[in-house]
Amino acid sequence: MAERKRGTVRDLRRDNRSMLLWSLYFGDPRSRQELSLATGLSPASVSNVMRELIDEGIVIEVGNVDSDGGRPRVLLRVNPEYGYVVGVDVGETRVRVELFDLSMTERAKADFPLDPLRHGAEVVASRILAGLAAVLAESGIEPRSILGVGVGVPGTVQQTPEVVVDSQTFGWDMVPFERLLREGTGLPLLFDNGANTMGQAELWFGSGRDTSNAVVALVGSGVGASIISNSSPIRGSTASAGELGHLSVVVGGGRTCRCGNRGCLEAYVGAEAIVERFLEAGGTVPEGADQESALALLIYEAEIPGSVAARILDETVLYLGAGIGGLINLLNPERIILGGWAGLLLGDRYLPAIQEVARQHSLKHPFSTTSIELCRLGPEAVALGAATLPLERFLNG
Amino acid sequence: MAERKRGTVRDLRRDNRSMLLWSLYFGDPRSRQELSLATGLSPASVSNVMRELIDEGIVIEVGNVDSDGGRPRVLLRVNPEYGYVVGVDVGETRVRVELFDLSMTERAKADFPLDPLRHGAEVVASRILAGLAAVLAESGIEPRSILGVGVGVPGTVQQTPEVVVDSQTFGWDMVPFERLLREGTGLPLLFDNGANTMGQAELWFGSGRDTSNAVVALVGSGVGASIISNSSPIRGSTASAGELGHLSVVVGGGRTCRCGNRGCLEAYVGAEAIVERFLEAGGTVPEGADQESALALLIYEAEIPGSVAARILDETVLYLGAGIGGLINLLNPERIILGGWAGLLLGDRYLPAIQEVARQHSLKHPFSTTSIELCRLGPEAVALGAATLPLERFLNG
DNA sequence: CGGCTTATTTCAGGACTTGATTTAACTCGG
DNA sequence: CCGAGTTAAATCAAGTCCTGAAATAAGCCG
Repeated sequence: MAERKRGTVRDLRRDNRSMLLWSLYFGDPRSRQELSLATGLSPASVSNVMRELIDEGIVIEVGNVDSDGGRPRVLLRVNPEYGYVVGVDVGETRVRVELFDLSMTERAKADFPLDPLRHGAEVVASRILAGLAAVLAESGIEPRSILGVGVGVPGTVQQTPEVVVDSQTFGWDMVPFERLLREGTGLPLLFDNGANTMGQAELWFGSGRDTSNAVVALVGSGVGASIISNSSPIRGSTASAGELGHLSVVVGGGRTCRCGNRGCLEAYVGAEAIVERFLEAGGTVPEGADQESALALLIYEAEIPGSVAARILDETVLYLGAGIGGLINLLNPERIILGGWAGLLLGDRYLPAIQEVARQHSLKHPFSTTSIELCRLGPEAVALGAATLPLERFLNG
Repeated sequence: MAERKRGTVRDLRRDNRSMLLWSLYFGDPRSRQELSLATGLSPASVSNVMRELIDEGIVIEVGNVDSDGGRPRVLLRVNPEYGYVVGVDVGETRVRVELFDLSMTERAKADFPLDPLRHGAEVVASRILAGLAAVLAESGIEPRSILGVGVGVPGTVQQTPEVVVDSQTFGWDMVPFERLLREGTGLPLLFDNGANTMGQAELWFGSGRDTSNAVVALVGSGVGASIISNSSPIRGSTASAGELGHLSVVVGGGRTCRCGNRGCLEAYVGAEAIVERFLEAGGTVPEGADQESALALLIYEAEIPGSVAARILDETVLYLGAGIGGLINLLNPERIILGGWAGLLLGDRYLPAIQEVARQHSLKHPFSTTSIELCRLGPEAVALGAATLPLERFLNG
């Protein structure tokens, strides 16, 4: 019902230029002719736009493929050295800053620990700025060639004129995070929820390539999701869509979730809940073990049929599969991508079982056209995905 | 990741023209100047496009509002008589065909019963064609001014080059429904699932006006939904998104649903299931009563505190509210619109209770920004919504 | 080396949008 | 009843952009 905003003949050029850039960025080096075919633009226009892009240094010619009799095609590609993008992963225990060139090859990385008790926005902001300085120094890249900085935060991001962040994990409420960072840098800043940036990374460079309808389900300590429909993420009216963890899977009862409700998916499938259920059922984990090693151990123990661990994990698989089945029914995605550290741990061992449960909990037709896969990009993907924010901005012109 | 398809300077005009048409169609009559303001296009362009539209008879001038000293503005509006659209509602027991002018005022209507045992696609197609002839005759409108025919079918619609329909209720499997109708008419044909057309009607003309993120939940004998994100419906990869009814709300148990699984939302909330549960719990309904009157009676009986009916309906409200809560968490819509004949029956009496349960089953923030309302348009909306399909095509040019 | 083939570039033409400038259509005060 | 004042719409002269056709470039092959 809303209408795309266009208007002048100049916007047209910007759009065509952007279309060509996208096409060139994703996909092998191509000749002008092939680009013309791929985008539907006339060869003349492709030629014009490409001259522009080459003059600006954004696109470069890389070799030419000789045909059998005829002028050889000149292959073009986006110049990976034209500019650089920075991705920031704000985690619970550390801030990670990574610098990539345009081909998303990592050029520098910096980690700064966060005191778990001091999550003040100023502290986090100063860590990010320090990280930024560190990667710039390490890579020797001048700030002027940085196209932008993307920041993935553990909370919801309100894209108001000046970005405001709410974070339950950090106890942030309407924090003007953009302003805080703005004081320390003049670079373009972009923000999104960490789960979303991870989803975007997976969508662009991982298991979600060439997919336009997908759900990336992230199972860590809690459970989140990033829903992509028509190649763009669904954010909802206040940017908090994707709260898969608090879907009710046991209505009118069930375990109490940390959100206060009962019967949430997260109360069964989140790593925290899994370990808790294991302990309640009489299992034990080594003293002082963190969640990650506890879960790994649990999965190891579950190899023994009939063990407590096996029972707990079977149940976990049941709930997770049911949740995925629900997503399939509701959204009919082409692909479900399971990620997050706990998701990968579980998926490595139980993916077939999860698929089977999902099948049982979804309709035949949508299930048969959905593939359920694991993330390909590990947890570092948050920073990579954050870096796609400025990349996207760049590709759109 | 995909890029809008644009290209030539002519597409630009088409887009601007379309933008102006949309703006003019939704909203009061406006002057060129106001349109320029509203769309961001220059007054000159608005003038040009409007001349075109007026010449073609699509837009007409309606009065002019005099200002205090100065040339009066000429108010423009879309000419409701420029063309007509037809909406077809293919229900389980009848085919309804309605003809509207561009202001969506009904001009003619025809109902043809369907033998519940004979749902062959040829039969349905012939009924539609008969209905088409009937509304044309009744209204006296010549076929050439019909902009198109939208058909809402009870099943999933594959928008392949030639539309193919699967319908569980009719036992259709890959029926080339478009081809069947095409044999009887030369008019443009457009198809969609009936729940979607209803959702679209509600979104354009009902409770969803000026909303771009909404879910229309339809409770009838079964339960479906139409999800709107960013002003456009989510269809999923094979156009079967929105199957809310088969979301698991009782994992690892629960009632058996007609889909074969257990614990589906529909097994608790669909009218069929409600009545069934009532009977199982010892309630009785008059012999030979249809679902609709049975449910109405049940709701009436539930006024007696502690009655079986009250208990069943409380439970129904619980599951429905939980399902809605899940939608809120997952999609963070601005509005949830409850419809369908059973949904309206329930909602009339229980909306506050449903809202309360939804609140309990969703996170605080997304819930607080969502309103849960009833459909405004009754069940006839299916045909109205179907008619919006050609209307949309028309507005897009 | 010259004919042949295919990729790019150049060019003239046509379509658009736009800011500035006119023209149109009223109001109001004297 | 006229003319100044005011606001809306139309017209105009640039300036952009895309496109098909024609020209040019850059190789192959015999």
